[in-house]
Amino acid sequence: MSRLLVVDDEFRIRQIIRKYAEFEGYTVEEAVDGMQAIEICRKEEFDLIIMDVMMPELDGFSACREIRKFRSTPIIMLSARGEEYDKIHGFELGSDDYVVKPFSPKELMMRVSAVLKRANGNQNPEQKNDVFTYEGLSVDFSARIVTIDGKRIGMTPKEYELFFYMVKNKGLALTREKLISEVWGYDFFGDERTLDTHIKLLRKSLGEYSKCIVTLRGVGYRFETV
Amino acid sequence: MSRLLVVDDEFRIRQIIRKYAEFEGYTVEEAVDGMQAIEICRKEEFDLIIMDVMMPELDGFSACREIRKFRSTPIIMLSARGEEYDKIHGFELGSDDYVVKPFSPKELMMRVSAVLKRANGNQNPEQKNDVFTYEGLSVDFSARIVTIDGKRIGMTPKEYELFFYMVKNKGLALTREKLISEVWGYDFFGDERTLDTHIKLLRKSLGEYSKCIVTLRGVGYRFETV
DNA sequence: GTTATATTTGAAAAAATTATGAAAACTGCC
DNA sequence: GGCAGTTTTCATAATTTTTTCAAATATAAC
Repeated sequence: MSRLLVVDDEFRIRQIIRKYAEFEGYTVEEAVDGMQAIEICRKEEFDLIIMDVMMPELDGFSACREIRKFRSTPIIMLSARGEEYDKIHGFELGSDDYVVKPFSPKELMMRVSAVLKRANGNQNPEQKNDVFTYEGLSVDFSARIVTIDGKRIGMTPKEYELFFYMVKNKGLALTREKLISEVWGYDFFGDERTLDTHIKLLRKSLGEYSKCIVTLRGVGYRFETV
Repeated sequence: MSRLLVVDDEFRIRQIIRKYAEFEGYTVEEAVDGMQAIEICRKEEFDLIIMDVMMPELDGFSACREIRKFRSTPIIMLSARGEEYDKIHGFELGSDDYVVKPFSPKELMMRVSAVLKRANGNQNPEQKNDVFTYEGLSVDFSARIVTIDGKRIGMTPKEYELFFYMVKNKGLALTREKLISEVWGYDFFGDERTLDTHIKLLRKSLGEYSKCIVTLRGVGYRFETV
């Protein structure tokens, strides 16, 4: 089930959210301010973050902005009624929804499930913001994260570059020359078989989804989603 | 700029939304109930629909569900405070957001712009691959994929090249010399029968569509789509 | 029908391409 | 300088494709 991070300085609020969220089957972690939230996010990945706007140490907006630099986790902001200015900024920096305090826990849970549904690509399996999803595979271009069935796949820099380029050009026949010049640079003068080796590594990393990388004999490769 | 459809039975509400929306530069059309909304949507396409939940004739949910059958226009639902049940269903059937009445027009506009942004971002700038189609046969040049009745045909590199060249020059009589020099290169010095063999393989791959490859005795071949 | 010429076809050899494993070279970092 | 992780090289294996070639078949002209 999905993992949530609840960020709020008030114990009461965290407690309530945790209670409802766990009832819904989510796993919950907590942070008391933006600073702590960032730290936790660096170490772990969540499916969704619920974050208060007003917090000591580091407010929700700044934290949101910071986290977005390396994660694309959906964020629901909590703001006190009347903070119209806040709302605007919440949207501007890409939080996925916001809920006005005092909120009904039930409503919040609805939002959570809606945002998660959206994020998990229950819609058409095309790319969303900057994330590509296909079945259990998801590629977050901005965060440089590839996950398979929710589990993060560690990839080396070259693997990322090669894979990202292929995914961005999914469905197209990419020649070896094109791939090499795009990923290694037009002045690459190395061995002929280097690309093959990286395709091999990439396929290994992709596990079952290596099926998406098709060899086009005599031409190159193609990433496809059947 | 974007076109909005505002669906609400109260004139006051439509008036307010129209005023703010037009101020933001949107074009606005109105409908007074779900039935009318569906009719209008059948005829025209909008970028976003703002729809009240409680309406005479046909409520917002039913309308939403109906419209979604033939349109994927984003929908923002308006619901009266406390209609918790409504909210749930609004999300379930795929409205993109909802706003609680009484709402602040400014907030509504924020939502509108957020949803529109999301919707536009989601469009994957699908490259229009150049594809040739004839009855059940289709040739996707950029993806290097040939399908017959939806099923993919595996072809070897030479088959592809030969076939692609013939399809691109469909309807033309192609001499053996021309075909060989185009596909093999002008410096091909191989056997006379090599081309024949590849035509044979190609015809085999094409199944019923091998009828499209006509032998021009004494000359060469022609791909034709009668 | 016969004949001369051209095309089709099947099978097997030859050639080409890609996959892979292992080792070497390189990188950034203590 | 030594490590751990990456990237590249390279030889070998595995696989696929291309070509050859001879026999079979078809076609058109006579």
